[in-house]
Amino acid sequence: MNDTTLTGTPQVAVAATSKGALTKAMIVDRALKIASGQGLEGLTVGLLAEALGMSKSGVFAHFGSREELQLAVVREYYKRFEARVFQPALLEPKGLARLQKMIHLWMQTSIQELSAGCIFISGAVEFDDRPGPVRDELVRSVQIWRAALKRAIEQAVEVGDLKKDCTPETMLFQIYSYVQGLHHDARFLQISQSVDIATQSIQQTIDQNRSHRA
Amino acid sequence: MNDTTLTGTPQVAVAATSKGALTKAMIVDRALKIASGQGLEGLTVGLLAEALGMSKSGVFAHFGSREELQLAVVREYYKRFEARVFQPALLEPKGLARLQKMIHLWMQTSIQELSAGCIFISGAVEFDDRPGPVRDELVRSVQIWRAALKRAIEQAVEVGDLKKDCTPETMLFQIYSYVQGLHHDARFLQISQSVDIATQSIQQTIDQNRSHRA
DNA sequence: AAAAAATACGAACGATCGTGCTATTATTAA
DNA sequence: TTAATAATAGCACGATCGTTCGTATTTTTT
Repeated sequence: MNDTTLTGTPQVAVAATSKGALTKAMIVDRALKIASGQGLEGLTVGLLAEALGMSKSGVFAHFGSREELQLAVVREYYKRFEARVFQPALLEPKGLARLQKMIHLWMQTSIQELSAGCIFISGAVEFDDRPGPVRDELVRSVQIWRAALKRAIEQAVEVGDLKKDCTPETMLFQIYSYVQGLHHDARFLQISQSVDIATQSIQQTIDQNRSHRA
Repeated sequence: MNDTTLTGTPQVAVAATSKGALTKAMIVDRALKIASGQGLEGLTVGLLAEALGMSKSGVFAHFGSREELQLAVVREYYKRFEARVFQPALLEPKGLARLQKMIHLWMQTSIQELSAGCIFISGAVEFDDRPGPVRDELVRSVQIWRAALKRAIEQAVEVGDLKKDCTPETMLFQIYSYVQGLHHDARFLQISQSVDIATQSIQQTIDQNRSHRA
């Protein structure tokens, strides 16, 4: 094994059963980094193998197909997103507190990712016209996250933090659009203050739908 | 020449000087259609040639490089966008009328494109990490359009249609984000009512910044 | 320690990519 | 109508793509 390139532990806390599972985790970890920058379509077996100091066939054998590699990347990204954004927010009480915690963690993650790119956003563009398992998995992941956000909004209405007549679908659309806009403006147009504008716009949407008490 | 595939006039009104310029216009027209669906990176010389019933080299000779072909597509897309959205809006008087005309034409175009895709949006994701002439041309086009939008907002402030303390950068961010959100939700998530939600959200942003007279 | 199973490598495959050349058409100018 | 020019096709190139296969090496199990 090539020590120079494969040194170090993978960023993932993996239940290291066999050696194969461990190196597979390292492969997926590296693949995730590449896919974040070049997109899922730009993720190539040869490139990945070179980045890992492994042979193409050695990398390939862990997945059996390129599509399965892409799927592994999408699943891993979702897993990390869930651990970093979903679950910590559930510690907050139902209502505005939880919703804002979700959004805050999401934004924090997004800002960190700005130099690499979010595969939910890039994947949505890459696969919006390309049917298949990868697209399905992407849609599934995004929809789970959006359902969680919508649920949090609805609970905030039930609890009385948000106005009775607010439409969760519209709030969801606006907030999700702003995060997309942040990626666009920061990564593509390189507008430095877009983090502030996006944050402020999200807060504005929340404030508009806040109920008038306290 | 293959009659079955090259029949019909190109959708572009082209000043047909030589025959070469005419077929080149037809090539770009077809290339634009392909790039709208598969993205600028998915636009391949072989695929394009096949779609036109021409030889690869025959198509290629018109551009000299793939990059030049991509550039031609971006320029053509910009040209059409300008003709369909920019210029007609200038017929409206400065102020809210012109701004709303711009947005209306933009939305109309976007809705038409929903089944194909906007290369300003897909290109932004494809080339946000890929330096080069194509990225530069994309950025240039988008920035011109955004500058025009911002200018229209500022004029609406000057004229008194929009509030004195409204920040054009924020309005621009919100409106542009909503159009992105529309593409995302309609194309990727296939949410049918996203046109209504996006339209309504844009109107909401405008209303929030409208001055209180008449 | 030996046997079995898992893992990685190297070489090669067919396909497709962008891109040159050369020859043959088709168009334009004289 | 003929000469000059532009446009297209055909073929081939090196590179890279995903993928397969046989073999050597490691890891795990017995």
